[in-house]
Amino acid sequence: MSIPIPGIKDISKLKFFYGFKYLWNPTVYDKIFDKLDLTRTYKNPKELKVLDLYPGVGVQSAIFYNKYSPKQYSMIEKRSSLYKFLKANLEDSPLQILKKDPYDWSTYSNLINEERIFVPEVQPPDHINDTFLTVANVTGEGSEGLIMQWLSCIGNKNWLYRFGKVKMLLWMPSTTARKLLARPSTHSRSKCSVVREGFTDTKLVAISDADELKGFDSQCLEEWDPVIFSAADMWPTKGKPIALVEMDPIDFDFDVENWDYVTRHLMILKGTPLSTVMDSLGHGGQQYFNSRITDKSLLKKRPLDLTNEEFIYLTKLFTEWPFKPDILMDFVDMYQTEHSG
Amino acid sequence: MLRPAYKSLVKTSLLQRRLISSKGSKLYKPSPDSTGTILMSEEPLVAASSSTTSPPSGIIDTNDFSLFNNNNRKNSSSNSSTPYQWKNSSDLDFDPFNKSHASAITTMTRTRDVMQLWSLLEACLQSNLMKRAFSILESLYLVPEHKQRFIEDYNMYLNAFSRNEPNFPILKMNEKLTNDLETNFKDINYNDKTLAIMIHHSLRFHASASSMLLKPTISAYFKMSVNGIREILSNLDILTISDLNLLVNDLRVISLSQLPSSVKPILESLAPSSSPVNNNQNEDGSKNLEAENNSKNEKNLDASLGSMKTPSLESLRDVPLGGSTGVLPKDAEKLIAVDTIGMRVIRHTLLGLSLTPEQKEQISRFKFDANENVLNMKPTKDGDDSDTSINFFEIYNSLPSLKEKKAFESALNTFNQDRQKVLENRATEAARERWKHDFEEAKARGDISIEKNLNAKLWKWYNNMLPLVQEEINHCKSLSLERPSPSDKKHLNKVETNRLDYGPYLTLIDPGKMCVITILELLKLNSTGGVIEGMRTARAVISVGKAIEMEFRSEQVLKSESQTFRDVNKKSPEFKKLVQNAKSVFRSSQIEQSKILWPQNIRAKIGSVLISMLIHVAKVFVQGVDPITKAKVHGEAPAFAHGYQYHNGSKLGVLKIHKTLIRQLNGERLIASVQPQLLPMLVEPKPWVNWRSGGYHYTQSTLLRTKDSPEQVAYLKAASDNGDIDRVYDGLNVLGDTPWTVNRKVFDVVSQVWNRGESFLDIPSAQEEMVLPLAPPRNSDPSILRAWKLQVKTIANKFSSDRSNRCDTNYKLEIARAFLGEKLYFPHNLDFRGRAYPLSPHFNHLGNDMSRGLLIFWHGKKLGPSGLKWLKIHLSNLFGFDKLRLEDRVAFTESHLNDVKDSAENPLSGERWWTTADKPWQALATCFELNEVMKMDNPEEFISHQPVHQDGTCNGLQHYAALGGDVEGATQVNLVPNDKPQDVYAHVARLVQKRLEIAAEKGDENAKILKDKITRKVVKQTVMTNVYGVTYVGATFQIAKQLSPIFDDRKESLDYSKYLTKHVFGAIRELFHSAHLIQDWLGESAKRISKSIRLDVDEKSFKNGNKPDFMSSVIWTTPLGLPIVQPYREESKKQVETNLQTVFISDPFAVNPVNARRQKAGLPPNFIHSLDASHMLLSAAECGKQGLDFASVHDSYWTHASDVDTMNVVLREQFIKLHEIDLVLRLKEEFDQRYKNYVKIGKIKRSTDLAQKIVKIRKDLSKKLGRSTTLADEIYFEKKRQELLNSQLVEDRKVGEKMVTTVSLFEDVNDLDALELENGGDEHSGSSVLLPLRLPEIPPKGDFDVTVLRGSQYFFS
DNA sequence: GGGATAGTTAGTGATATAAGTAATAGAGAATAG
DNA sequence: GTATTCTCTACCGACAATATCACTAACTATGGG
Repeated sequence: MSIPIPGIKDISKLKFFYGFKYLWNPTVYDKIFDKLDLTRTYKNPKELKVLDLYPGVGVQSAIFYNKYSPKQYSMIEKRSSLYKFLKANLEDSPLQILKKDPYDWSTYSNLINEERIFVPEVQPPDHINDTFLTVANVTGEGSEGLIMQWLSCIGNKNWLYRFGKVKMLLWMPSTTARKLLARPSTHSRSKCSVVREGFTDTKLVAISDADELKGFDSQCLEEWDPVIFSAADMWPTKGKPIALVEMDPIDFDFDVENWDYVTRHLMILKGTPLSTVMDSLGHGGQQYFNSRITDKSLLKKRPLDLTNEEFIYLTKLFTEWPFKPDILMDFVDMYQTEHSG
Repeated sequence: MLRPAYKSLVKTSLLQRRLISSKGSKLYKPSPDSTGTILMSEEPLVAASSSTTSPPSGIIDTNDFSLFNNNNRKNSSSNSSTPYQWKNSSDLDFDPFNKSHASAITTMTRTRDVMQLWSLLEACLQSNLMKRAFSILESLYLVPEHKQRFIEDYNMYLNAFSRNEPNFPILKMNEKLTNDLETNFKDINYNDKTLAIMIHHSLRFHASASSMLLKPTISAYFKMSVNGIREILSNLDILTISDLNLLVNDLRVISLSQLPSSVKPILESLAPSSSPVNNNQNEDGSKNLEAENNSKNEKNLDASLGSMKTPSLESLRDVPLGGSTGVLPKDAEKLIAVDTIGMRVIRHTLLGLSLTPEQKEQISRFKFDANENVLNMKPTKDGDDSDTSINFFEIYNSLPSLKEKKAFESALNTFNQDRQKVLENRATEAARERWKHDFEEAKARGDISIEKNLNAKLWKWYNNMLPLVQEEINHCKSLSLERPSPSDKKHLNKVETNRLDYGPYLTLIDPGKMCVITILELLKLNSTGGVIEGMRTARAVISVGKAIEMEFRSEQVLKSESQTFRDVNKKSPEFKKLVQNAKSVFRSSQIEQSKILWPQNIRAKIGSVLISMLIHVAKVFVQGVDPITKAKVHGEAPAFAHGYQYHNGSKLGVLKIHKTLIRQLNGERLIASVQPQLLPMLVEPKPWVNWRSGGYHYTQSTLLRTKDSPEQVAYLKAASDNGDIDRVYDGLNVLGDTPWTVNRKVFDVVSQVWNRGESFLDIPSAQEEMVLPLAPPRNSDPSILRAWKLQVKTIANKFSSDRSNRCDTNYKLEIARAFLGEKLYFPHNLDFRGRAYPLSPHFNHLGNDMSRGLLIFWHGKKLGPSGLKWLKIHLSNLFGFDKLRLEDRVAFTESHLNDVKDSAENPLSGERWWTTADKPWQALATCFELNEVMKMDNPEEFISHQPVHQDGTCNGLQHYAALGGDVEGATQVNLVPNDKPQDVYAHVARLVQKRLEIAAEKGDENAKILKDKITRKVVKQTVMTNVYGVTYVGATFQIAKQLSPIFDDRKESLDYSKYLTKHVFGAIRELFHSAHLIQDWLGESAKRISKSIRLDVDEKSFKNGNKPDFMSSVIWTTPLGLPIVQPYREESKKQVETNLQTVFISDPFAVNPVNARRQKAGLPPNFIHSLDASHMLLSAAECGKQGLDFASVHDSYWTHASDVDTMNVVLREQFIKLHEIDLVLRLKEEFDQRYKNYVKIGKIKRSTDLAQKIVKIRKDLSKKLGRSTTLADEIYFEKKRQELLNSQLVEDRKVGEKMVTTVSLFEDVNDLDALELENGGDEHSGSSVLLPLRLPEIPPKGDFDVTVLRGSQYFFS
C-alpha cells in the first residue's frame, strides 16, 4: 500500500511561509533519489529511522516512504496550517507527524531522551550511521542560521551527531548552498565554507535553477552532476532558487575553539595577504606568525585562498602563541542599559 | 520555531537600500536647471527677508509678558500684536519663514560641495599652499549661488597672501588685486575688508622698506571704502593695534572716533599726551556711518567698558608704541608665555589682605605664573598638594571683610584669566612636560621604572611617534606642492590620494600636539562602546579628528589675537584689563568667523592616520606562558591593536588595548588624559551674545547642541541675528556666572573610599581579573553550551561596565582634585529643546550624586532667619522624604541630629547613617554643614555654601496641568495650595489598587494575585515616563523589573506585568485626562505636519508622481523666542575609507525625508521640555537680577539656603507668567501660520461633487499632457497659482484668482473633516486628493487659574 | 592633430558577515497588489 | 480596493558596521590613419 502524494492543486491552496519552498514534482524526486542511491549507505532500509524536519506538505516524505519503507519515519512540523495539512493527508499512514519545533533544542532531548518517541542507534564514527538519516527543508529566508548551527553541532558532536556520522539531506536556498560549497580562491569563499570543509563531505544533489550553477565550482559540478529542475517544479514557483545538498560528517582532529577564532578573524579581511592580515588576530600577531611560518609562500596567500588544512596549521601556531588573546572575550556588549527608576 | 525572515535578512537589506537610495547620490550633482536662491548653510535658511522687513514685535523683543496677557482664545488670533514675529511679514513671500525644506533640497546640494571647498581653502591657506588655494578659489567662483559671498573667500586668500609675502611691493600688490578682480574673478567686487587687507599690507611693507607711496596709497584705499571708513577699521582681525596706532597717531589719516569702540581706549592711551589734532576733522565725515556701524559686539563692549576706569596716563607712559611691525610671529605659542605681567601686583594685593602668617608665607612662595600653576594636576602623593598650590577658597573664606573679599576676588580673577588661557591653549604641552618629567625621573631610577610609570611610557610613545608624524607631514607638504590642483590626481596610489584629501589639514597643527592629543584621546576612550578592553575604531578616529580640529580652532583664535595685539605690552593691571576686555570682544568675533567645520570624513581620515602611527610605535612589555614549554616568556607587544568583532553578523571595528596597559590605567590617576579644553572654567564664561559665541574663551561652542542638522542651525542663526533670543542668553549667562568650588570635606571622604578600592555606594570595586564559570564539555547539548556562553557574556559585560564606571569616577575625582580650593564655573549651552547643560563633561552639577555632593557654591551666605529650616528640609529631601509636610521634614532632620553629627564627624568610621540616604553624597555634604551650624551660638550667622534644591513634583505634568487648565491634574501635582504635598505616584498606585480590587471581585485571577503588591515604586517610573510617551511594551518592561523580585519565574513576572501595565495606563489616563488630550493633540498635529507637503517643493523631486518624500519637520518657537526644530529625519550613512578601516558615518549635508514616527512621538515631550526650559531660564535670569546664585538641573532649582524663599517666589511668578497666555493655542496659531499653504494627501468620497470636479480637472489635464496625471502635477499647478496670487503684478494676480486647481477647490469647503475619509473606512470609493493641511482643534481648556499656585508651597519643594 | 577605442579608475550599489533571534510580542504604519 | 509585511518599542544629554565585488560613468592612454 503506497502513501498518496499530495498534488500541486492541493498544496497551492496553502499560503506560504517566509520563503519556505519545496519541490513537489514526483518525477524530479525520482531522479534525485536515483542520484542519491541511498541503498548504498542504508543496506537495510527496513532498519532505517528517518527524522524529517520541516517536512512542509510531505511530498518528499511520502515519496521517500514509498521508496524505502523505513522502520520509522517521523516528521516534525510546528507550523499549524502545514501540520493540519499533513494530518489530513497522512492520517492513517505509518508516517509519524509531531507538532514540535525543530528550531528548539529541547524538542530533540524530549523526543529522544524523555519521551523516547524517536530513539536512533549510536554508531561508531568509522562509517556513516546506516540506521539513522536526517532530512530537512530549511529554505526559509531567515533560517540560514539554523543550518549554520547544525553545522557547528557536527563540530561539537552534539545534537543528533552524538549518534555518530549521521547523513543529512538538506534543502536550502541556493545562495546558501553556494556559500557552503565554495572552494578556496573563489569569490564566495567564506568562513562557513571552511566549516563545511572541516566537518563534512557535502555534495550538491539538486538545484532549481540552471543559472545558479555558475556560482559553483565547475570541477565539482562535474563530479556531483546535480539534478536540475525548474522553478515550475517547486512551490511557490516564484522566489529565490533552492538546492538540495547531501551532508556527511567526516573525521577531523583540531582545536575547534581556536580554529573558530582564527578563521573568523582572518576571513574578515579575506582579501588581505597573510603578510599583513595577522595583526588582526591580536597584539603583535603579525610579528609572531612571521617568525613561525616557515613556508614563506604561505604569507603571500590571502585568507580566501587557504584550505582548511592551512587554517588548521595556522590554528596550531596560534595555540602555541604565548601572548595569544583571550578568545572567550571576543564580543561586544551593545546593550548596556542605563537609567533606572 | 522558524523565525520570519525579516528579522535578520530583510532588515539589513532594507537598511542598505535606504542608505543608498538614489536620492542621496543624485544630490551631489544637482541638475543644471535647479536655480535656487542663495542659501548656503551658514546663511539663514530662514527668511532673511522676513527678519529684515518685519519689525521686531511680539514676545520675542518685548521684555515683559504684557503681550501675553490675552487669555481669550477667540480674540487672540485677530489681535494685531501677534505672538510670533513673522506674522507681519507673510505678504511678501508666499511662505516667508520657511525656506529650509524645499529650497534646501536644491541649494543644500551645492552647499555640501561649497562647504568642503571652504574647509579645504582654509586649510590650504593656513598651510601656505597658495597655488592650491587659488585653484580652490577658482572652483568656488564657478558656483553661481556662492558669488555673493565669494569676496570673503578671496579676502581670506588675499590676507594669507599678504602674510606670506610681506615684501611684496605696495604697487605690485595693488596690481595683483586689480588683476584678480578684473580678469580672474570678473563678477566680484572688493569690500571694506579687502581694503583693510591692502592697508595692512602697505603698512607692513612700509615698515620694512619705507615707501613714499604709503600715505597716498592708504588715503586712496580709505576713499575707496564701500560702507565707510569705520567699516574698514572694524576689521580687527586684519588691522593690528600697531597698524591703528600708525594710522591714528603717526600718519593721522584717521581719527580716534572712527575706531571700533573696543580698541578706542587702548589707542587713546597709546596716543601722545597732546590729544590728536585731527579728531574733529574726520569725525564729521564719518558721522553718518556711526549709526549703522554699531555692531552688537561693540554695544556689549561699551557696556562692559563703561564701568571700567580708564587707566591714567601716568601708568601708561612707558608703554612702548608699536612702532616697528617686524616679522610676523611664526610661532604663536611663544607669545602665550609672555603674558605674566602684573603677577607681582597680584601678590602685593593679596599680601595686603588680612591673612594668617601661614597664608602669607604660602602666597609669597607661590609663583603667580599661569604657565606653571595651571591646575593641581601633578600626580603628587596625597598630602603634597598644599606645598605646591594655594587653597584660594580657604583664604577667601578666612577674609573678614567684604571689601577684602572683593579685592581678593578681583586679584584672583586677574590671575585666573591668564590661567584660563593657558588651560585652554597649553594643556597639551603641559601634559607633554609632565610625561617628560616623569620619564627623566624614572630613567634615573632605571629601566624597570620606565615600564612601571605610565607617564614615562607615554613619553616614549610620544618620542617614537613624533618623527613618524613629521614625516607624514612632509609627505603631505611635498605632495601638495607637487600637485597644486586637487583634481590632478593622476599617477597617485591609494595612500597618496588619501593624503591629498587630509594633507592640507594635517599640516595645520604642531606635530607634537597631535601626538599628545592622539595618545590622550585613546586612553580616554578605553572601555567605551561596549568593547571589553578597547574601543570602537569609528569612535576613536572621529574623536581624535575632532580633538585635532578643536585644537586648531583655539590656536587660530589665539594666533589672530596675538597678532592683533602683539605690540601692546602690558605694564599696569589696569591697562591689562583694558586689553583683556578688548581681546575678549575680539575673540568673540573671531570665533564667530570660523564658520567652517572640517568635514566628518576628513576628521576620520586624520584620526586614523594618527592612530595608525600610534599603533605602530606604542609598545608595552608583556608576560605570557609558553603553551608548550610552560615557561614564562617576556616580550614586547603593541599597546593597541586594530581588529574586528561581530555583533549579530555585523562587523564592528575595534581598537583593543593591551591587558597590561589596562591594568596600569586602572591603577593610575587619570588626570593626564582629561580633555583639557573642556574642564570647568576658572573665570566667568564668555557671555552668550550670539549663537556661536559664548562659553569657553578659546574653544568654540554653539548655543545649541544641534544634531548635525543644518535646519536647526539656520533657524537658530536667524533668531540670533534677529536679537530674538537675548532672554535665552540672559538666563544662560546667569547659570554660567555661578561660581562653585569643590567641597573639600566630601572630597576627602570620597578619596579615602576610592583608595581602598572596595565597592562603596555606587562606586564599584577595583577587580583585577574576572572569574568565569567552567566550560561544559564540548559535546553537551547545544542549549547548555549556549547558556554557558551567555553566562560568560554577562559576567564580562558586568566586569567591563564596572571598570568603565570606575574609570568615570576616576575622572570625576581627578577633576575635582585639580579644582580643590579653586573658584570654578560651568559654561552652559542648550540641547535642541532649550534645556541647559554644562559644557564640561565628566564633572558637573548635573552628574551623579557624587558629583553633586562634591560641589558647593563658592560664595557663602549667612543662613539668616529661614536658612536653617531649608537646610534641614534639604537633608530630608535627600533622604527621600520629599513628600512630607515641610514641618515634618524639618522634624525628620531634627530627630536625627545625632546621626548628622556622627555622619559629619566620623563619616566612615561611624554609623554611616548618611549612606542610607537616597542621595548619600549630597546628604553627607549637608550633614557637614548642619554639624557646623549646630556648633554655632547663633545659627543665623552661619555662612552656608550648600546648594539647596527645590524640585518640581512631576514637572512635566505640572506644565500639562497648567496648559490644560486642568483642576484635577493641577491638584495632583501641587499647583493648587494644599496643607500637605500630593504624591502622584502614591496616588496612581492607590488608583491601580482600587481597579485591581474591583477586578478581583469579578474573579480576575491576575488581579487577585497582584492586588496587594502595588506600591508607589512599582508605578513610579511608568508615571514618569508616561509624559515622554512610553509605549505599552516599554512600560511592561519597567514594571516587570519592579515585579521581578516578587515572582521567581521571569516569564511569569512578564505576564503579570503586561496585565498590570494596562491598569496603570488606565489609571494615569483617568487621573491626567486633560494632559492626555493635549498629548494626543500634539501627537496628531506632529503626524499631520510631518506628512504634509510644501507646495514650492521642486516637483521634480517626486520620484514617483504620487508618493512624495515628506520633508516638513515640526518647528515651533518657545516663549523665549528660541526656535525649536525637531531634527528627526531618516538617516543616511556612508562608508568612508580611512587608514585603518572604513567607517560608517552619517552624511550631515544630506537632505532626508522626515521620520514621521519620531516626529510624532517626540513632540509631546519636546514641547513640554521646551516649556520647562523656558521656565528655568526665566527663573535663572530673574534670580540673577536679584543677586542670587542659581543653578539648575532642568526641573530642580538650586540656590543658597538663605535665598530659597526668594527663589521660590521668583520661580512661581515666572511659571505664572509663562502660563498666563494659552500656550497651546499659541502653538496652534504658530503651526497654522507656519504651515499655511501646505497640503496633505487624503481621501474623499468619490461620489461628492468636489470629487467629480477634481476628476474633471484631472481628465482635462491628462489630455493636455498626453499622459495620466500625478499628484506632482497638481502640486505644480497649485504652486503656480500661489505664485501668481502673490505676484507684484495686478494682471498676474487676476490670472491667479481665476485659476482653478484641485487644491483651490477646497477653499470654499468649511468642514474639511466631514469631507475627508478616515483611513480604512468601509467606503471603497475614496479617491486620493490633495487637501489643505488642517490641524485638529485643540482640546478645551479647563478652569484652573494658574495664579493660585502663588500660594502653593509644595509646587516646588 | 583629431577621433576612436581600449584600458583605468573613482564612485556607487549590492551583498555577505555570525549563527540562537539581546531580555520581548503586539500594535500600527508602510507597502504590495 | 484590502491584506500582508515590516517596524518600532520613553525624551534629552549621546557618540556611529564593514569588506569586498560588480558595475558604470568618466577619464586616460594609445596606436593607427
